[in-house]
Amino acid sequence: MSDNVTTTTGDLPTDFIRSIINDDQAAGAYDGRVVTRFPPEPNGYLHIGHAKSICLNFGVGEQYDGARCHMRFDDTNPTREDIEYVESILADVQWLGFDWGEHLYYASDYFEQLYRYAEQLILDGNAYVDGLTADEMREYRGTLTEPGRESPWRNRSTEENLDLFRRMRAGEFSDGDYVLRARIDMASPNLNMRDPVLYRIRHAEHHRTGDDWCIYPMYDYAHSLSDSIEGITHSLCTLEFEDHRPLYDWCQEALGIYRSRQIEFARLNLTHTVMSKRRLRQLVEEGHVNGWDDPRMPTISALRRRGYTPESIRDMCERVGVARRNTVTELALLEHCLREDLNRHAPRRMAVLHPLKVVITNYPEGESEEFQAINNPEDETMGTRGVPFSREIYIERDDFMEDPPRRFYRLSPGREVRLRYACLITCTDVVKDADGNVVEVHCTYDPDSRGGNAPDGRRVQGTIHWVSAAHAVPLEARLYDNLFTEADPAGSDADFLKLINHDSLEVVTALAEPALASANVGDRYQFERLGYFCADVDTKPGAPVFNRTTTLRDTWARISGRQQ
RNA sequence: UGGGGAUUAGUCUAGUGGUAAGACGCCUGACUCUGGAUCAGGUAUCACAGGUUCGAAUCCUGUAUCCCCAGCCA
Repeated sequence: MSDNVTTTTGDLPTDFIRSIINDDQAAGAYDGRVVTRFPPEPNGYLHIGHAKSICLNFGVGEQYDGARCHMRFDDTNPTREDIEYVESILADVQWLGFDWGEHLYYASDYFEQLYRYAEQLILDGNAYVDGLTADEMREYRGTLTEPGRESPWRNRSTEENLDLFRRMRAGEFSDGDYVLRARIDMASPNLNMRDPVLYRIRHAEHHRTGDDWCIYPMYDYAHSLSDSIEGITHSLCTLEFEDHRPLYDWCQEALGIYRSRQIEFARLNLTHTVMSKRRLRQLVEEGHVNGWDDPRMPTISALRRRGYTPESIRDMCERVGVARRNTVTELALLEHCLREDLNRHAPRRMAVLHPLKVVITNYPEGESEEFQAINNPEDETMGTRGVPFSREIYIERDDFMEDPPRRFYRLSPGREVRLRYACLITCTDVVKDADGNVVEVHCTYDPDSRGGNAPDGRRVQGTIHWVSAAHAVPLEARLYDNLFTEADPAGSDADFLKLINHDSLEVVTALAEPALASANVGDRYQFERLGYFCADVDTKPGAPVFNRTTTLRDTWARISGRQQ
């Protein structure tokens, strides 16, 4: 079997990139090594789009025998980068469950070597120092349809170039006075090859190298050489860098150094959110959300805070696959992965978001008892817990209708339903306020149905959740919905800010069973029949705050919506 | 009007000449002390037009549409 390569591949996904790697392995390319890298610039927070790249790069790094993935910061622009971002990025990658081992690198660690390579390019006649201003350079560059013109400084002597470049490094010039450019082809139809800038002067303090440097390498140059220095075999990046590949190759070729291969894939886009750094920053800075980790944001830190599990995010990335066409994945897929994970692992609790008082008129006043509730029907090892019950309880407002439509089988006058894990109750009376709003419901319970079933075997259609009024603990519940009303806000003709969903957050005081009072930050539960909730960092002792991570699938909502 | 990519169901993704696969979504139904979960079934002729072939999503030709590129950002 020719496709029997030496990998640890089980039923892992195959995609065009892994196919290429498999072929390389079969052909013995790169001495059988597989080395990838995840190379973020530390100038912002990681988002779900980055997760795809992380899963791909680290996934490949784990998949093949002896393979690895380097964590490398592309920190070549000191004016926008910060150590704060380095730390958050590292934490997010770790939280997602990936490990770079010893292989944590920074492009800034290579500055000296990158500089020496630049001198070599000058010596070989492959680079020159240009004195054109930024505006002039733009003019000389030409357009998409017209070739560029060569800079008057393009043919300086090697000695002069070397002298100028050394003086650039020495700090003799101001920002913008000079740049180092590759000498390639001003007539190239690929604009990236029209003598691209390799180094620019920036008198700025770098978060790692301080003021050691006042010249900084550009992305194309630094990235290509960093990959080469680290012996990266497959350099995986997104589609927009496709036009840069000739330059990526040129840098390594011109210097005669180790050759890495760049392969591009389509980035992840998700419906009902935006992914560009610019838009995310705008949402934060203009106060449309409460910071980078606002649970409505698509950042990793926000998803974590909202209650998403790393497993669900990785699962989604795997299911989406890797290909070369621009796509927008439905948020529903991520939600599905989340529900699948949490359904198996999250303990169940009862809480009422919008309480309606129910008095069980035939239950003795001042008394209470405890019913046993199953913590997770999907996993009996999670055991049971006691839930207190008494004469007055709260149920969800939506679970009562005085004049119910067809197919509504919850509580209404004369109707019997089951209180989950407790007993059967029948509605006998409705109490209204002066405006005709239902403020209280009276019921009787069947004492023989304790535990949830009637001995005569009669069935009820509905089972609803509840909490005992006397034992209920209040908690703040933050109910989130999509941040945007449209599937593709960035792709819309309208300004994306106009598509913000103004009902994306509803805060309510819920009433919950006592077991929820002691929740710790980060604890995840399923609130029965409502959704999955996660204790927020704002939780204080005795004052729990829960984020609704996602709702449960709601068949009734669909039916009732259709009936209207 | 330059160059580089892409085009398979509502959404992702597989298929690389032998008669369209999987997942999500949606629709039906079963079951159910979460209208949850679970289970069963349904849901496309492969952008279009020609051509080659016994046979094409797969090969050829042409057309259309969409995305990216003119930072001393990455």
